Amino acid sequence: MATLSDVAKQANVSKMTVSRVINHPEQVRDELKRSVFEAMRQLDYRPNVAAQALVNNRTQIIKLFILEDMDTTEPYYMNLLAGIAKKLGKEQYSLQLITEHNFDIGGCDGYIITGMRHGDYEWIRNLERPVVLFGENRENFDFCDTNNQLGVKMATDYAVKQGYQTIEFIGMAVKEPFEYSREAGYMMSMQQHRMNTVIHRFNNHSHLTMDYIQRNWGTLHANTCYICASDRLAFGIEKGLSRFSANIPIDFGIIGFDGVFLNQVATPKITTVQQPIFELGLRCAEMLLAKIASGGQAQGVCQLVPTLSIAGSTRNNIV
Amino acid sequence: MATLSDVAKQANVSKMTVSRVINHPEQVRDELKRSVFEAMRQLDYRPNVAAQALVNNRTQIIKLFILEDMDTTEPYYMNLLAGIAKKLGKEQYSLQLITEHNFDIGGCDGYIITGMRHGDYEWIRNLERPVVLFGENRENFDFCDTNNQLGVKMATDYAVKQGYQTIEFIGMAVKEPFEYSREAGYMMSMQQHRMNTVIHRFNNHSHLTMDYIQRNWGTLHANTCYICASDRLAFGIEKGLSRFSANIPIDFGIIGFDGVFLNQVATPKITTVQQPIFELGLRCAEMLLAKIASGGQAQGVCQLVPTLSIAGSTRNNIV
DNA sequence: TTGTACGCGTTATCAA
DNA sequence: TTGATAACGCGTACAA
Repeated sequence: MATLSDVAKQANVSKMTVSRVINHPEQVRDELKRSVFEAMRQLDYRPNVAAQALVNNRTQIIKLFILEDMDTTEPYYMNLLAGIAKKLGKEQYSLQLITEHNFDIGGCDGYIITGMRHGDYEWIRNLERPVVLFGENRENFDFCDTNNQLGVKMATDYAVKQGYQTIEFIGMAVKEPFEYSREAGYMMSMQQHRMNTVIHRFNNHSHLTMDYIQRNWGTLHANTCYICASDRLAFGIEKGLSRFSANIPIDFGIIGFDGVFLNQVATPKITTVQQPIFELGLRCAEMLLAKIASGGQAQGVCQLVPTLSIAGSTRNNIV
Repeated sequence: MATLSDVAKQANVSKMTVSRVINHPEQVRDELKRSVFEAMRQLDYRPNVAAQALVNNRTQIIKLFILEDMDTTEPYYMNLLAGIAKKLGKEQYSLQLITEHNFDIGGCDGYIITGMRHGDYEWIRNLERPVVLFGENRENFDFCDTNNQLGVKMATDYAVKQGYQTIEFIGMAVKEPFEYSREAGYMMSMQQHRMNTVIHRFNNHSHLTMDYIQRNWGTLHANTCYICASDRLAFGIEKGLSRFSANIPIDFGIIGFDGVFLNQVATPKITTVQQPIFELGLRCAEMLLAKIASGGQAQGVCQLVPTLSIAGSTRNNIV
């Protein structure tokens, strides 16, 4: 592999000129710059990341903590990871993945953390390197997330437009900001339309919502749309309704949230609030690298607007 | 962060002695070793990975290529990744993830590649660093994988034991070794039991097998078990049969392959060949690091035995 | 604007 | 068995 010195020789300059062409190009004459670039091209020069890291007192490593049990979540994280990886790769950073299976060891330049719950914020606050969270929080950490409230508001507005007379929210039984925001989106839309609100909450398993439908089938009335806080919950609702050959989407509408995987196996496919997970991964990484470069300055939040992906589980009258 | 020199001072020895305690402990007197360890403990010494990488002419980076479209695969890769990450973290390696979204850049010490198809082997062969594949292949690459043949054989044997009179294989329509092996496992079991074989093949989408059942319901006969090459295919079969209120598992049995995620939302849960994905990730990484350490020597293959996870989609008579 | 000297933390080599 | 020295590739400080 070619080094700085090799390029310097080839271009008849000193190492430092080559280094400057890379890091402070404004300090070098255009003529020299050209011949240095030419030499770099000829030798296919790539900076040695380890040497850069050593001299800059950095590691070029980002740690990604996934605090949730991955087996019970949609394949959500793989897309996030792909987004993160794209940015990191471009900037010559690499990744260490920390899960329940392996504990932390060694240094890094910064952290991306996701799946955190209440009790986690304390130790996260004590980390000595820049942190960006993936997931809404109200503890003043920089974060990226879907705009949860807006997403559910869009979903609820759509259900209203489609003329469902009863619109109920199927929430997740967790006391976390993302859930509060999703419920708030539902409440806001319902208030605007002066409709009555009903919120049920379940742990995030499809069989729980399926059971719910089966136990309460007798009391359900047609022309209802269920706005669900996850595709899992939505999937269970659909399955329960299908058991009674309910007329979806005419008598019952279903809207989910996530739009990652589950939908590929649902019949009919579920209308869902589609999160831009890959893009969010990118943004997380960008935010973190910017934070590192700036010496740890707060970067604020990045909330991307999801899209409502319309499918067969809701009426689709042109309005 | 404490360095070698700090530890050396604290222990009243030279840097080299400390370095040797780490890398060639047999060359150091026990007494010195003890005081060096004590100093390392006191100062919470951690080797500087960048410096090690620089002097050893390595990068401490492994690249993971996922050549498949992740959105259409089960959340399979996250478990693989967790396994890989565990081993890499322990050995102070970090990861770069290469997918369809980002192209390769910069150096590394070795590759783990998965999701490859026919045409990929040529460029893989030309890589200049050690490679381990995750996925059976017949091109002489080192690899880790489930023992696909044995897994399906176990599944088929079980179906036979449960007394299903007709046992059909629902395969994936791909010309890849893992599929050949799974079909071979079915064939082998059927031959041993002198039963007639039927193999259908579909692209790996649940709606295709669901459609198949719906179109052919009239011609199906009870007492049949479907051995499927993936949980997706199995999921579609179950869904199709459910449409006709078929009696599962009495009249129809279903066995899938993978056991990752899909099963959490199936009713009844599907009996499946459970792959030890996390463990396989570990092994992949171990194999690759061993290969790197040995200067690139072939490591052979590692085929782990899956377990048959028995659930409600097959009869369960004590035999 | 360009070049020289030095140091980052570690390991291999060779001498003691 | 242990220590001094040089080297890995790069960037900063300073000198020219």
